[in-house]
Amino acid sequence: MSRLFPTELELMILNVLWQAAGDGESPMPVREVRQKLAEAGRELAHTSVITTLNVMLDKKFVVRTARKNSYLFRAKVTREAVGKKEVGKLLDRVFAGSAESLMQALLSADDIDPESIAEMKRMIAEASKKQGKRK
Amino acid sequence: MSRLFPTELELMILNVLWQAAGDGESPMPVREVRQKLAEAGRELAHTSVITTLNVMLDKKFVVRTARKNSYLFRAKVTREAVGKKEVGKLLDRVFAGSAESLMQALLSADDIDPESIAEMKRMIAEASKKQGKRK
DNA sequence: TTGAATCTTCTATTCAAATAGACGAATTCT
DNA sequence: AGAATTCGTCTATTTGAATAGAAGATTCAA
Repeated sequence: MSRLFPTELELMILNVLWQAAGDGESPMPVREVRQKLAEAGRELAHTSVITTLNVMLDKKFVVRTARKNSYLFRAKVTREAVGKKEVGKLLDRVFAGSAESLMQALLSADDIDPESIAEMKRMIAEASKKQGKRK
Repeated sequence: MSRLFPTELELMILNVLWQAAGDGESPMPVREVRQKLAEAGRELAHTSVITTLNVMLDKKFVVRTARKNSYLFRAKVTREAVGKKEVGKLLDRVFAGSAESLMQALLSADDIDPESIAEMKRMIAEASKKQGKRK
């Protein structure tokens, strides 16, 4: 069975791959993944990155395509999917399942800028609207 | 230096202690902490619980008071404080710092009931209001 | 075409979290 | 008081994530 949650390093790698996908550099060679990790402050040996990518491959977090004598990797799981699960976990782990508490923490977490607040307001309104449907 | 974040087991223990505090069973003997953990599905040897509580004591996550030949423990850090830090971490780890994205994940996370949505709406409005202060 | 560079696989090693046994001290029971 | 129980300290052991070296295969460059 595949583990549900990525480890910390796996998450860093997913971030690199998600970012890359957004920038149209999608299937990415190991060398570049390593490069990006280094830029993010995580300096690892080339083999360490490969090893981790292989684990992630096994867990179905990424897919790879052969090329020359190497592989290109890209994320298979989306940031949204992982985010949703992680939020669910955080809800259990820390907030005893209270979405409001998490919300409060989010609002107090950092100096969130007014634009974010406005946007969140909009999102809530939206969610509130399509809340009419009973189960 | 004290580690900023509790480990998973430490967090489970904090949850037990936070819960206990809410129920007025506050300074709690190890035996009962162990009992609650077992009820939550985590069956550990008595010494394992003690060992972990001692680590937490060192990290300043809990405090203890002597009693007879034993100790009573209670949480020193609040759920809110830990929650705030954990949310901050999640923001970095998964959402590239986007509070809106986390918000979206929260809204889609589970079938949140209408009351929660309404409450969150209120909270946002509140936050929005006291947003007037520039830095 | 052969030596250098690149890349993977396989196999450890390291490190921190989790777990708990052995032992001894304090408390309680009869 | 003596035996049984309760509890903490100290000291491992286990486990999984993180890390990377050795060795072999493929590609490239002169």
